[in-house]
Amino acid sequence: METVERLIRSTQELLWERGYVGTSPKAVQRASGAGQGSMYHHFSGKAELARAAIERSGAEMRAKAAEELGTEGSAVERISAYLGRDREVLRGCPVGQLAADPEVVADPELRGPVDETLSWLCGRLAEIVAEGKENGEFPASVAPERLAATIVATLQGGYVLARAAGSEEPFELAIEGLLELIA
Amino acid sequence: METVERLIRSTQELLWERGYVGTSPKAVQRASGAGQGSMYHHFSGKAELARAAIERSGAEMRAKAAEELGTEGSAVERISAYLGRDREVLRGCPVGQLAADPEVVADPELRGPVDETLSWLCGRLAEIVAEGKENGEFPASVAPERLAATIVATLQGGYVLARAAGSEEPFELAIEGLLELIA
DNA sequence: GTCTATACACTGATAGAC
DNA sequence: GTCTATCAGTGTATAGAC
Repeated sequence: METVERLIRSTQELLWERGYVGTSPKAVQRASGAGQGSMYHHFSGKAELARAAIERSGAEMRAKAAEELGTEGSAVERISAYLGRDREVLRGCPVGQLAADPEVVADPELRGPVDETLSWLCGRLAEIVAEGKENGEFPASVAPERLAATIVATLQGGYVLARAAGSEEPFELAIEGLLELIA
Repeated sequence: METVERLIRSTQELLWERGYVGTSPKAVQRASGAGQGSMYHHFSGKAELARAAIERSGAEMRAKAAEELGTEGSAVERISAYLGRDREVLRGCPVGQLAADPEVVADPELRGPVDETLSWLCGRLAEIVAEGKENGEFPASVAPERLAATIVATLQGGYVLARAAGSEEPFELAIEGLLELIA
């Protein structure tokens, strides 16, 4: 694999595992096998490298969700399938978790791809809820953007509860509770 | 105010603002006005100080929620009041946000008070949902611990979406969406 | 493109004087 | 209890050779 690619992938892993503040250029170099000079040749510094990594993680997350939400089936079925798919719950969401990091939130270049990813997800879910309304799966009173936000928030918050508890259980409970409300 | 108290309160603020990894003993000293020697006289180090601060923040959060959830009114009214109260959304949850920090999650002494606080909240909400079931506010099919987990997750995830978006709007949407499902 | 050398502030403490 | 001195290690680069 090329150096740039190895740098980006190593940074993705480290951001997921340690957050932005907790990820040092030195750690990226060690993980990727690239030297100091090499890293600074390809990227201006930590922030630019992190931006590339976050954009990549966001793109991967969107691609996966797009696939799961684009299948045949009713709106409720597709939402259930998306919510129920296997996740590394205790590691947290590779993208959403970065929203807890003050340096990410403070830098538009870093917050941007996080925002885009979660906003895209809310928008896509809102489309599906709207389709469900047309098919009579949801009452006319349901507001698609609201329900979509609730779905994404429950997922993101489920990760928080699970990591706090050191157990996947509260994540599962939260998802099941949401599905009971929807179905 | 006594030195210990100033140290704890400054650490609470810094943990909220910067997270555990991003909070240095030196920053705590600056913020509290305590010197190096003073800080290390009262606390063995960063971890012990952080534990005291997290316990304090957790206690404050529980006290506030207990008050709001202990008022007169139906279950749905109390849950709505709790969800709708004013929050500093863009700062995130002072306790829940720490679950994104790998060093907090890895250290039982630090994760403990985070877990206790969120678990207590889930438990208290489950009691209220159970009361609501008895009064016919919720169908018998509702599982209290599941709905409680969904409520807390929506809140915690709402913070995540808001910080990612740099706007309180998705937080509001997620809460409103949840209330529509419940009511 | 990649390497090594250098730099300077900050991190998280410990030691001993007062 | 609080102060100052000291310290080895890390963070985040820049400079210049190869």
